[in-house]
Amino acid sequence: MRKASPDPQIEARRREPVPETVDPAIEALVHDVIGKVADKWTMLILEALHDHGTLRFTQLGKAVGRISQKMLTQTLRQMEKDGLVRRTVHPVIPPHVDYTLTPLGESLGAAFCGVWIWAETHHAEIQRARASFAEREAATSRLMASD
Amino acid sequence: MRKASPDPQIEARRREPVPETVDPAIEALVHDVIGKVADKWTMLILEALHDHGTLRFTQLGKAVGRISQKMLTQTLRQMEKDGLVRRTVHPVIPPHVDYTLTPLGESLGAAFCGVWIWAETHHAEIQRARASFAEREAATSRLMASD
DNA sequence: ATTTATACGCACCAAATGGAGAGTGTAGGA
DNA sequence: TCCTACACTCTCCATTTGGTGCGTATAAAT
Repeated sequence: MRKASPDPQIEARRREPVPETVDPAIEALVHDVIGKVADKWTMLILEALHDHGTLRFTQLGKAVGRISQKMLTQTLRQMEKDGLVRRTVHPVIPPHVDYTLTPLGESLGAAFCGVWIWAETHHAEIQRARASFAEREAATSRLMASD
Repeated sequence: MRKASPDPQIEARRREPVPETVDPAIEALVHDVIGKVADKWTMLILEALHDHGTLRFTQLGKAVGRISQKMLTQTLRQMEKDGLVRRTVHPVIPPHVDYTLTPLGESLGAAFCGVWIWAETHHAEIQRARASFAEREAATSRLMASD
């Protein structure tokens, strides 16, 4: 059942190089930014602040869901470094700290909006895709077993 | 210089609960999807396939940049499970495997488009923000030292 | 006098992530 | 006859991530 004869179409694509479209320097920068930003906690905090406007530390933690204080602090610091959030300390006792998005963070939140909407729209499809993948996998292993 | 008297505005926000806006069940689902998808390699592979259409394994690796074979395989498998990519095996020797986005993956790529554009537009701002954060940090530590 | 509330910092530990390098199977070319 | 191409898989190892629990300062409430 093995097809070992070379398909001419495939053969044609054999030594075809990777088509380049954009400047590699820009690519590197964008990849770096994506690397920093494409993090679960960053995205979730971004969403929470985008939705609620201004939140305090513990409120933010509850809004995000199951995040540890450590990760919350860590991610917020990184986001502050990147200029995405503004941290306001009110020198009262007990301490009171407010977090809010900067215009830059706000614009990123807006850019991510499409992704939230996608997730809300398509999560059912993903679940179906997973089920059918599991199905195919099971079928394959049945084939292997009867080999 | 410490202001310990309670600010009435802050006091008012003291026991204010986190404002809830959406159904927590939907939230949980979306967070789950985001958790799966908000991964550096997933986003980069998604971008590469969105740009180039169909790519083979090694081409894809080069298009993404510095990714190890292990991560490439692993991430592709996950994306296949989630129904984002279609994997086509041509039974020839040497092996030939094509990867392409499914309609679902294509729609996610479109949703992420806004984020690529954001990254391209704002990476200079991020770098400036980082510099000014470092500046402020240095100023703070100078203050601490002269304390 | 004791507790509570807040926003952390720190130390320790487990688990996940990710990279490097070697191995695999086989047809066709040097 | 040996080498190369391709798309992996596997093992070993280092780094990173993330959680838990404890400590802290201090005013107000009990």
